[in-house]
Amino acid sequence: MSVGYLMARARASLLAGLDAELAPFGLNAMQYAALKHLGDGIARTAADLCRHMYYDTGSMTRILDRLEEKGLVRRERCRDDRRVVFLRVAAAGRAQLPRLRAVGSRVLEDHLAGFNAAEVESLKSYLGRMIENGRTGKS
Amino acid sequence: MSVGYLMARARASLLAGLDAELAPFGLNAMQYAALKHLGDGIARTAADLCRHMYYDTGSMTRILDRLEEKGLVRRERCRDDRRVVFLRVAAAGRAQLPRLRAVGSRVLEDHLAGFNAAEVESLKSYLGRMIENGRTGKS
DNA sequence: GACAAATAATTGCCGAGGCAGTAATCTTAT
DNA sequence: ATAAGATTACTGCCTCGGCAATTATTTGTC
Repeated sequence: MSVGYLMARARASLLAGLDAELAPFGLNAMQYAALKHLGDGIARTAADLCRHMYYDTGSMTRILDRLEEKGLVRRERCRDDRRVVFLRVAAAGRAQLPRLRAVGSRVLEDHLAGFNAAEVESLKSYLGRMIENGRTGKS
Repeated sequence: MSVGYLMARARASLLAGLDAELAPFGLNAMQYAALKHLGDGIARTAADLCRHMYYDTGSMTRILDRLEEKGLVRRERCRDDRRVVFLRVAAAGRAQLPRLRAVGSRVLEDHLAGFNAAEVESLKSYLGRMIENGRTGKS
């Protein structure tokens, strides 16, 4: 089977696994990913999140709406630059994050069962090269 | 970066490349994939296509609607089993397929630029193992 | 300082996929 | 022979992501 189909299926399996395991927490995979980035301090604003996750800004607004509704994230307008809205992990979010991280790690590890460290690195390197080829190449 | 993000981005790049190159033909990646399966004789019915492409039956009906509207595919009710509808590549579809195949192959090859045969096989093997892990494992 | 360009967040819109439900038809079990 | 279950194609419904436009604000240029 072709690389394209295999990638689509592997990604779908990963996503389906994540969504299923996160359902009890009322979150989907993308909501978890955004919350995790905030918790790790990788991003502080919606635009940050979009850049790091290669995600649409409109969709990100809606994801943050859900996280805010659930009380996991707070929005806080910046004083110096009134365009930006800082995102803070709320107390409830901080309380949930360890459990969510455990779920996320387990799903990934399940899919990588039987892989040794060198194989995981090879896989990541191949994927990175494909991304780079797509970024610089014609298509 | 994690395997999950890399897979998502690599797949997105592949899909975006395909969609961009297929746009002049008025097709998207999934429509092309379905047409290709029919042209290759891998599938003869909508249910066949769904099984091979791991795709939802409802969405497949709509994809086939588009392909039929464009005159690339014909639907033909089976006489023996009146539930099934055979799908035939119409003359226009047969005429377009070589060009479409060329586009599809080129996009994939662009993304795999710099890969030797062994590396492609490794990548496919890794993805296959992940799919199998997801199928049998908990998540 | 004024004006153009860039940036941040948001909203509406559209296309696409997954899910559940339906109708028609076939298969299997009793 | 008949009832139960499976299968095929299809339809609505819901959610989600990407795109384009909007508003507010800041930065850069002349």
